[in-house]
Amino acid sequence: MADSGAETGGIAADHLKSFIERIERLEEEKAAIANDVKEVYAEAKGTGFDVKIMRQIIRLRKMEPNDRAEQEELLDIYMRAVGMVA
Amino acid sequence: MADSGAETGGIAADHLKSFIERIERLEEEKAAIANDVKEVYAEAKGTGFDVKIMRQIIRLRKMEPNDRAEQEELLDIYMRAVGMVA
Amino acid sequence: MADSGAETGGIAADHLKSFIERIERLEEEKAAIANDVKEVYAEAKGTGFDVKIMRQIIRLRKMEPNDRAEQEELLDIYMRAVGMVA
Amino acid sequence: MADSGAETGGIAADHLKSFIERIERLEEEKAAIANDVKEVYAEAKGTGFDVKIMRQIIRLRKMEPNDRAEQEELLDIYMRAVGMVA
DNA sequence: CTGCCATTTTACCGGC
DNA sequence: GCCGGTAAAATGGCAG
Repeated sequence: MADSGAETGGIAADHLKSFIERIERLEEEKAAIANDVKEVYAEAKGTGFDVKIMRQIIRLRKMEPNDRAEQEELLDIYMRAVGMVA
Repeated sequence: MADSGAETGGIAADHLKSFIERIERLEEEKAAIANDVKEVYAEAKGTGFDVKIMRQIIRLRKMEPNDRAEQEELLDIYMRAVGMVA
Repeated sequence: MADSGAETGGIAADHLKSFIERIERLEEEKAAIANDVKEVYAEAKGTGFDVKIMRQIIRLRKMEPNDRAEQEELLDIYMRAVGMVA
Repeated sequence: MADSGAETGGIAADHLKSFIERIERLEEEKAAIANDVKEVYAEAKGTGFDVKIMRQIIRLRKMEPNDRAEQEELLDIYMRAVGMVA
Protein backbone atom coordinates (compact mmCIF):
# COMPACT_ATOMS: atom_id res chain seq x y z
CA MET A 1 0.00 0.00 0.00
CA ALA A 2 1.36 3.33 -1.09
CA ASP A 3 0.02 5.22 1.88
CA SER A 4 -0.81 8.31 -0.10
CA GLY A 5 -3.02 10.67 1.84
CA ALA A 6 -4.47 9.37 5.06
CA GLU A 7 -5.29 5.71 4.82
CA THR A 8 -5.90 4.64 8.30
CA GLY A 9 -3.73 1.60 8.60
CA GLY A 10 -0.62 1.83 10.76
CA ILE A 11 0.56 5.23 11.90
CA ALA A 12 -2.24 7.10 10.18
CA ALA A 13 -4.65 5.30 12.48
CA ASP A 14 -2.67 6.45 15.46
CA HIS A 15 -2.63 9.94 14.11
CA LEU A 16 -6.38 9.96 13.65
CA LYS A 17 -6.90 8.55 17.10
CA SER A 18 -4.74 11.30 18.52
CA PHE A 19 -6.70 14.01 16.73
CA ILE A 20 -9.99 12.55 17.88
CA GLU A 21 -8.88 12.34 21.46
CA ARG A 22 -7.54 15.87 21.50
CA ILE A 23 -10.88 17.10 20.21
CA GLU A 24 -12.81 15.05 22.71
CA ARG A 25 -10.78 16.48 25.55
CA LEU A 26 -11.44 20.01 24.33
CA GLU A 27 -15.12 19.27 23.88
CA GLU A 28 -15.28 18.04 27.43
CA GLU A 29 -13.80 21.27 28.70
CA LYS A 30 -16.20 23.20 26.55
CA ALA A 31 -19.15 21.24 27.87
CA ALA A 32 -18.03 21.87 31.42
CA ILE A 33 -17.96 25.61 30.81
CA ALA A 34 -21.32 25.48 29.05
CA ASN A 35 -22.63 23.83 32.16
CA ASP A 36 -21.21 26.61 34.31
CA VAL A 37 -23.00 29.12 32.12
CA LYS A 38 -26.22 27.24 32.58
CA GLU A 39 -25.76 27.30 36.32
CA VAL A 40 -25.18 31.03 36.38
CA TYR A 41 -28.38 31.54 34.40
CA ALA A 42 -30.20 29.28 36.83
CA GLU A 43 -28.87 31.19 39.79
CA ALA A 44 -29.86 34.49 38.19
CA LYS A 45 -33.31 33.13 37.52
CA GLY A 46 -33.57 32.04 41.15
CA THR A 47 -32.73 35.61 42.13
CA GLY A 48 -35.67 36.82 40.09
CA PHE A 49 -34.03 37.85 36.85
CA ASP A 50 -35.47 37.06 33.45
CA VAL A 51 -33.14 34.71 31.62
CA LYS A 52 -34.42 35.49 28.15
CA ILE A 53 -33.85 39.20 28.63
CA MET A 54 -30.42 38.50 30.03
CA ARG A 55 -29.58 36.63 26.84
CA GLN A 56 -30.73 39.61 24.84
CA ILE A 57 -28.51 41.89 26.88
CA ILE A 58 -25.51 39.68 26.30
CA ARG A 59 -26.22 39.49 22.59
CA LEU A 60 -26.53 43.26 22.36
CA ARG A 61 -23.32 43.84 24.30
CA LYS A 62 -21.50 41.59 21.89
CA MET A 63 -22.58 43.72 18.92
CA GLU A 64 -20.81 46.82 17.68
CA PRO A 65 -22.79 49.87 18.80
CA ASN A 66 -22.98 51.01 15.19
CA ASP A 67 -24.46 47.76 13.96
CA ARG A 68 -26.90 47.76 16.78
CA ALA A 69 -28.10 51.26 15.97
CA GLU A 70 -28.43 50.36 12.30
CA GLN A 71 -30.52 47.31 13.02
CA GLU A 72 -32.79 49.23 15.32
CA GLU A 73 -33.28 51.91 12.72
CA LEU A 74 -34.09 49.36 10.05
CA LEU A 75 -36.48 47.57 12.35
CA ASP A 76 -38.19 50.87 12.98
CA ILE A 77 -38.56 51.55 9.28
CA TYR A 78 -40.00 48.10 8.67
CA MET A 79 -42.40 48.43 11.54
CA ARG A 80 -43.80 51.64 10.14
CA ALA A 81 -44.03 50.05 6.71
CA VAL A 82 -46.24 47.26 7.98
CA GLY A 83 -48.29 49.58 10.14
CA MET A 84 -46.91 48.86 13.60
CA VAL A 85 -46.97 52.12 15.46
CA ALA A 86 -43.38 52.27 16.60
CA MET B 1 -39.78 50.80 47.20
CA ALA B 2 -40.29 47.33 48.59
CA ASP B 3 -37.62 45.74 46.44
CA SER B 4 -39.40 42.42 46.21
CA GLY B 5 -38.08 40.34 43.36
CA ALA B 6 -35.39 41.85 41.20
CA GLU B 7 -35.97 45.50 40.49
CA THR B 8 -32.78 46.71 39.05
CA GLY B 9 -32.21 49.83 41.01
CA GLY B 10 -29.40 49.83 43.56
CA ILE B 11 -27.88 46.52 44.51
CA ALA B 12 -30.06 44.49 42.18
CA ALA B 13 -28.43 46.31 39.28
CA ASP B 14 -25.03 45.37 40.62
CA HIS B 15 -26.16 41.82 41.01
CA LEU B 16 -27.40 41.65 37.45
CA LYS B 17 -24.21 43.21 36.17
CA SER B 18 -22.23 40.64 38.07
CA PHE B 19 -24.21 37.75 36.59
CA ILE B 20 -23.85 39.16 33.10
CA GLU B 21 -20.13 39.59 33.46
CA ARG B 22 -19.64 36.12 34.86
CA ILE B 23 -21.47 34.71 31.89
CA GLU B 24 -19.51 36.80 29.45
CA ARG B 25 -16.25 35.61 30.94
CA LEU B 26 -17.35 32.00 30.69
CA GLU B 27 -18.52 32.51 27.13
CA GLU B 28 -15.13 33.91 26.27
CA GLU B 29 -13.40 30.83 27.64
CA LYS B 30 -15.83 28.67 25.75
CA ALA B 31 -15.16 30.51 22.54
CA ALA B 32 -11.42 30.11 23.05
CA ILE B 33 -11.79 26.37 23.40
CA ALA B 34 -14.12 26.21 20.42
CA ASN B 35 -11.38 27.91 18.50
CA ASP B 36 -8.86 25.30 19.63
CA VAL B 37 -11.21 22.61 18.41
CA LYS B 38 -11.44 24.31 15.05
CA GLU B 39 -7.69 24.39 14.81
CA VAL B 40 -7.34 20.71 15.54
CA TYR B 41 -9.86 19.94 12.82
CA ALA B 42 -7.94 22.17 10.43
CA GLU B 43 -4.72 20.37 11.25
CA ALA B 44 -6.37 17.00 10.77
CA LYS B 45 -7.76 18.13 7.47
CA GLY B 46 -4.30 19.26 6.40
CA THR B 47 -3.07 15.76 7.19
CA GLY B 48 -5.63 14.35 4.79
CA PHE B 49 -8.45 13.34 7.09
CA ASP B 50 -12.10 13.93 6.34
CA VAL B 51 -13.46 16.39 8.86
CA LYS B 52 -17.08 15.51 8.37
CA ILE B 53 -16.44 11.85 9.08
CA MET B 54 -14.37 12.80 12.08
CA ARG B 55 -17.34 14.70 13.44
CA GLN B 56 -19.48 11.63 12.93
CA ILE B 57 -16.99 9.50 14.82
CA ILE B 58 -16.99 11.89 17.73
CA ARG B 59 -20.75 12.03 17.78
CA LEU B 60 -20.96 8.24 17.80
CA ARG B 61 -18.39 7.86 20.54
CA LYS B 62 -20.39 10.27 22.65
CA MET B 63 -23.59 8.32 22.13
CA GLU B 64 -22.24 4.87 22.85
CA PRO B 65 -21.97 5.17 26.64
CA ASN B 66 -25.72 5.37 26.98
CA ASP B 67 -27.29 2.12 27.93
CA ARG B 68 -30.18 2.78 25.61
CA ALA B 69 -30.65 -0.97 25.38
CA GLU B 70 -33.70 -0.65 27.59
CA GLN B 71 -35.77 1.24 25.06
CA GLU B 72 -34.36 -0.58 22.11
CA GLU B 73 -36.46 -3.59 22.85
CA LEU B 74 -39.73 -1.71 22.58
CA LEU B 75 -38.38 0.13 19.58
CA ASP B 76 -37.66 -3.19 18.03
CA ILE B 77 -41.19 -4.38 18.57
CA TYR B 78 -42.59 -1.23 17.00
CA MET B 79 -40.23 -1.47 14.08
CA ARG B 80 -41.41 -4.97 13.30
CA ALA B 81 -45.00 -3.77 13.59
CA VAL B 82 -44.52 -1.14 10.92
CA GLY B 83 -42.54 -3.44 8.68
CA MET B 84 -38.99 -2.24 9.27
CA VAL B 85 -36.80 -5.28 9.10
CA ALA B 86 -34.92 -4.86 12.36
CA MET C 1 -52.30 -13.82 25.01
CA ALA C 2 -54.94 -11.44 26.33
CA ASP C 3 -53.94 -8.56 24.07
CA SER C 4 -54.74 -5.92 26.63
CA GLY C 5 -53.22 -2.58 25.77
CA ALA C 6 -51.26 -2.25 22.59
CA GLU C 7 -49.13 -5.29 21.96
CA THR C 8 -48.10 -4.98 18.43
CA GLY C 9 -49.02 -8.33 17.04
CA GLY C 10 -52.01 -8.57 14.72
CA ILE C 11 -54.37 -5.65 14.46
CA ALA C 12 -52.44 -3.51 16.90
CA ALA C 13 -49.56 -3.56 14.45
CA ASP C 14 -51.86 -2.38 11.71
CA HIS C 15 -53.17 0.30 13.96
CA LEU C 16 -49.70 1.55 14.79
CA LYS C 17 -48.73 1.50 11.15
CA SER C 18 -51.78 3.56 10.34
CA PHE C 19 -50.95 6.16 12.98
CA ILE C 20 -47.37 6.39 11.78
CA GLU C 21 -48.38 6.84 8.20
CA ARG C 22 -50.93 9.50 9.03
CA ILE C 23 -48.27 11.43 10.89
CA GLU C 24 -45.77 11.03 8.10
CA ARG C 25 -48.24 12.41 5.60
CA LEU C 26 -48.92 15.41 7.80
CA GLU C 27 -45.21 15.97 8.32
CA GLU C 28 -44.71 15.96 4.58
CA GLU C 29 -47.33 18.65 4.15
CA LYS C 30 -45.75 20.64 6.92
CA ALA C 31 -42.34 20.38 5.30
CA ALA C 32 -43.77 21.55 2.00
CA ILE C 33 -45.19 24.65 3.61
CA ALA C 34 -41.96 25.30 5.47
CA ASN C 35 -40.31 25.22 2.09
CA ASP C 36 -42.77 27.75 0.72
CA VAL C 37 -41.94 30.03 3.61
CA LYS C 38 -38.28 29.72 2.80
CA GLU C 39 -38.97 30.67 -0.79
CA VAL C 40 -40.91 33.76 0.18
CA TYR C 41 -38.02 34.86 2.35
CA ALA C 42 -35.65 34.26 -0.53
CA GLU C 43 -37.81 36.30 -2.86
CA ALA C 44 -38.03 39.11 -0.34
CA LYS C 45 -34.28 39.05 0.05
CA GLY C 46 -33.91 39.25 -3.71
CA THR C 47 -36.08 42.36 -3.63
CA GLY C 48 -33.65 43.95 -1.22
CA PHE C 49 -35.31 43.30 2.11
CA ASP C 50 -33.43 42.18 5.18
CA VAL C 51 -34.59 38.70 6.13
CA LYS C 52 -33.41 38.86 9.70
CA ILE C 53 -35.38 42.03 10.34
CA MET C 54 -38.39 40.52 8.64
CA ARG C 55 -38.24 37.61 11.05
CA GLN C 56 -38.13 40.06 13.92
CA ILE C 57 -41.20 41.83 12.57
CA ILE C 58 -43.10 38.58 12.31
CA ARG C 59 -42.09 37.55 15.79
CA LEU C 60 -43.22 40.88 17.18
CA ARG C 61 -46.55 40.78 15.36
CA LYS C 62 -47.21 37.36 16.80
CA MET C 63 -46.83 38.69 20.35
CA GLU C 64 -49.56 40.33 22.37
CA PRO C 65 -48.92 44.08 22.35
CA ASN C 66 -48.90 44.02 26.13
CA ASP C 67 -46.27 41.35 26.38
CA ARG C 68 -44.20 43.14 23.84
CA ALA C 69 -44.34 46.38 25.76
CA GLU C 70 -43.46 44.58 28.97
CA GLN C 71 -40.45 42.90 27.45
CA GLU C 72 -39.19 46.14 25.98
CA GLU C 73 -39.56 47.86 29.30
CA LEU C 74 -37.73 45.10 31.09
CA LEU C 75 -34.99 45.12 28.49
CA ASP C 76 -34.65 48.84 29.01
CA ILE C 77 -34.36 48.44 32.75
CA TYR C 78 -31.73 45.75 32.39
CA MET C 79 -29.78 47.83 29.91
CA ARG C 80 -29.59 50.72 32.30
CA ALA C 81 -28.63 48.37 35.09
CA VAL C 82 -25.60 47.13 33.19
CA GLY C 83 -24.70 50.57 31.98
CA MET C 84 -25.87 50.51 28.39
CA VAL C 85 -27.13 53.96 27.55
CA ALA C 86 -30.56 53.08 26.22
CA MET D 1 -36.00 60.17 -3.48
CA ALA D 2 -33.99 57.78 -5.59
CA ASP D 3 -35.61 54.63 -4.24
CA SER D 4 -32.62 52.46 -4.89
CA GLY D 5 -32.91 49.18 -3.05
CA ALA D 6 -35.84 48.72 -0.73
CA GLU D 7 -36.62 51.91 1.08
CA THR D 8 -39.92 51.33 2.66
CA GLY D 9 -41.77 54.45 1.70
CA GLY D 10 -44.53 54.08 -0.89
CA ILE D 11 -44.70 50.88 -2.89
CA ALA D 12 -41.78 49.23 -1.15
CA ALA D 13 -43.78 49.38 2.06
CA ASP D 14 -46.68 47.66 0.33
CA HIS D 15 -44.34 45.07 -1.03
CA LEU D 16 -42.88 44.34 2.37
CA LYS D 17 -46.32 44.14 3.90
CA SER D 18 -47.33 41.68 1.22
CA PHE D 19 -44.33 39.44 1.89
CA ILE D 20 -44.96 39.53 5.60
CA GLU D 21 -48.58 38.63 5.20
CA ARG D 22 -47.84 35.78 2.83
CA ILE D 23 -45.43 34.33 5.34
CA GLU D 24 -47.86 34.75 8.18
CA ARG D 25 -50.54 32.92 6.25
CA LEU D 26 -48.17 30.07 5.50
CA GLU D 27 -47.08 29.91 9.11
CA GLU D 28 -50.71 29.64 10.14
CA GLU D 29 -51.23 26.69 7.83
CA LYS D 30 -48.11 25.11 9.17
CA ALA D 31 -49.27 25.55 12.73
CA ALA D 32 -52.62 23.99 11.87
CA ILE D 33 -50.92 20.91 10.49
CA ALA D 34 -48.62 20.74 13.49
CA ASN D 35 -51.75 20.68 15.57
CA ASP D 36 -53.15 17.80 13.55
CA VAL D 37 -49.96 15.89 14.17
CA LYS D 38 -50.32 16.50 17.87
CA GLU D 39 -53.85 15.14 17.77
CA VAL D 40 -52.80 11.97 16.03
CA TYR D 41 -50.13 11.40 18.66
CA ALA D 42 -52.72 11.97 21.37
CA GLU D 43 -55.06 9.47 19.80
CA ALA D 44 -52.28 6.92 19.47
CA LYS D 45 -51.37 7.44 23.09
CA GLY D 46 -54.99 6.89 24.07
CA THR D 47 -54.84 3.58 22.23
CA GLY D 48 -51.91 2.53 24.37
CA PHE D 49 -48.93 3.34 22.19
CA ASP D 50 -45.77 4.96 23.45
CA VAL D 51 -45.44 8.39 21.89
CA LYS D 52 -41.73 8.73 22.44
CA ILE D 53 -41.00 5.48 20.67
CA MET D 54 -43.32 6.46 17.85
CA ARG D 55 -41.29 9.60 17.37
CA GLN D 56 -38.15 7.49 17.20
CA ILE D 57 -39.72 5.28 14.57
CA ILE D 58 -40.64 8.23 12.45
CA ARG D 59 -37.19 9.71 12.78
CA LEU D 60 -35.63 6.42 11.73
CA ARG D 61 -37.93 5.97 8.77
CA LYS D 62 -37.01 9.44 7.59
CA MET D 63 -33.33 8.62 7.75
CA GLU D 64 -33.45 5.30 5.99
CA PRO D 65 -34.08 6.52 2.44
CA ASN D 66 -30.69 8.14 2.33
CA ASP D 67 -28.16 6.03 0.58
CA ARG D 68 -25.60 6.92 3.18
CA ALA D 69 -23.87 3.67 2.35
CA GLU D 70 -21.24 5.64 0.49
CA GLN D 71 -19.99 7.42 3.58
CA GLU D 72 -20.48 4.44 5.80
CA GLU D 73 -17.50 2.76 4.30
CA LEU D 74 -15.15 5.57 5.20
CA LEU D 75 -16.82 5.86 8.56
CA ASP D 76 -16.14 2.18 9.06
CA ILE D 77 -12.49 2.61 8.28
CA TYR D 78 -12.18 5.48 10.71
CA MET D 79 -14.03 3.57 13.39
CA ARG D 80 -11.60 0.71 13.16
CA ALA D 81 -8.72 3.17 13.28
CA VAL D 82 -9.87 4.61 16.59
CA GLY D 83 -10.68 1.22 18.03
CA MET D 84 -14.44 1.12 17.77
CA VAL D 85 -15.42 -2.43 17.06
CA ALA D 86 -17.56 -1.85 13.97
C1' DC E 1 -21.33 35.21 -2.49
C1' DT E 2 -24.43 31.73 -2.10
C1' DG E 3 -25.88 27.74 -0.20
C1' DC E 4 -24.94 24.33 3.37
C1' DC E 5 -23.87 22.70 7.90
C1' DA E 6 -23.18 23.27 12.77
C1' DT E 7 -24.30 25.56 16.84
C1' DT E 8 -27.27 28.07 19.61
C1' DT E 9 -31.64 29.56 21.08
C1' DT E 10 -36.50 29.12 21.48
C1' DA E 11 -40.72 26.60 21.88
C1' DC E 12 -43.02 22.44 22.93
C1' DC E 13 -44.28 18.31 25.14
C1' DG E 14 -44.36 14.80 28.48
C1' DG E 15 -43.35 13.66 33.33
C1' DC E 16 -43.62 14.57 38.39
C1' DG F 1 -47.97 23.96 37.51
C1' DC F 2 -43.16 23.67 36.93
C1' DC F 3 -39.17 21.46 35.32
C1' DG F 4 -36.54 18.92 32.43
C1' DG F 5 -35.50 17.16 28.28
C1' DT F 6 -36.49 16.92 23.25
C1' DA F 7 -37.38 18.83 18.78
C1' DA F 8 -37.71 23.06 15.78
C1' DA F 9 -36.07 27.46 14.35
C1' DA F 10 -32.66 30.69 13.55
C1' DT F 11 -28.26 32.61 13.57
C1' DG F 12 -23.62 32.31 12.47
C1' DG F 13 -19.62 30.14 10.22
C1' DC F 14 -17.42 27.52 6.27
C1' DA F 15 -16.73 25.52 1.98
C1' DG F 16 -17.24 25.54 -2.87
